[in-house]
Amino acid sequence: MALKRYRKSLKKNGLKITPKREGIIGFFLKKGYYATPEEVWKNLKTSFKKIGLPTVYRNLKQLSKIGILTRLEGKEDRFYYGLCQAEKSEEHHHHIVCLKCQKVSEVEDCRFEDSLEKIEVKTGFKVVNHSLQLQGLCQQCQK
Amino acid sequence: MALKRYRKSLKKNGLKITPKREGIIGFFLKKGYYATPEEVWKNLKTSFKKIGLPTVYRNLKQLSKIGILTRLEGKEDRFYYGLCQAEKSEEHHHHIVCLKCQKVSEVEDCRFEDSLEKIEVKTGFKVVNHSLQLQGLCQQCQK
DNA sequence: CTGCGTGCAAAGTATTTGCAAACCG
DNA sequence: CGGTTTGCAAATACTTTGCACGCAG
Repeated sequence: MALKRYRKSLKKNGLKITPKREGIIGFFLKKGYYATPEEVWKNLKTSFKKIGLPTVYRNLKQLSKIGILTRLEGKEDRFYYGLCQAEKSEEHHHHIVCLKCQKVSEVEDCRFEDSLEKIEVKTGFKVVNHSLQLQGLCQQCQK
Repeated sequence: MALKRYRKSLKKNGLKITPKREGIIGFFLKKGYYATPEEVWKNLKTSFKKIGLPTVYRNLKQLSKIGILTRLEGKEDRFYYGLCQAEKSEEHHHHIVCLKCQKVSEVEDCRFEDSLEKIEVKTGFKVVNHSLQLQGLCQQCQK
């Protein structure tokens, strides 16, 4: 069960394992797409009688900080969250979001390091970090 | 004068050339860094007696749509805007932002196309567009 | 039991909208 | 002139905070 990995990650980062947190992770595991805080909240309200939107916000932020989730910029001017697969959550990786169905996939091996060097030479900047955001159409939606 | 190019771009996109718009573009030309809507507004208030924050928001959005500006995600959870150099504003390019002084530079030739293909094969997605956001230290701030 | 986590209410902040007046072309 | 653009006020998100209670470890 995938939840197990995330529990470990929580523990390692000094966060407690609570039903709400597991609910949030479970939601993303089930959904496989990215979602707004509100969407997460609405969904969790079906399984928890009492759950506040602030709790969702707080947890999304915390889970992002420790690499379980990632924050993406969506089509609307809002932030969306998506799950990082546990195996990779500590490695450098990027995400691609489907423009039609909002499905998120991970991209390993960004293989961009050589280009970075060129950029440094050209711009004179020292690149500290980079984030790549991809949009496209998933296999399903290409049909 | 660089403003001239932007005027052309405005016209081409059916937007009128107004003092406020020129003021906004001029601000970015002078500043060379990215800025929040509020910062733009505060600055313009020194040259225009009357200018509303909504006007700034409206124009930032419009100017971004036609490629004169670009919207970046900054350190705080807010959006920042920066100028796209006119020559490139219709070409594909990326930006690198200095973590210390917020200076923005452009990165041409993202030379990423070959990697994109690999990503398509691996994920099954058809990549429609991608945006790369770089953060680093500019020459000045490396010292 | 000890401190982190949560619910609730309330506050903040960023951003947008509606509409009349002003302005560009 | 005719349709944009703007100012102002007000509304609307979205997100965070404070605090008392509750639960995980």
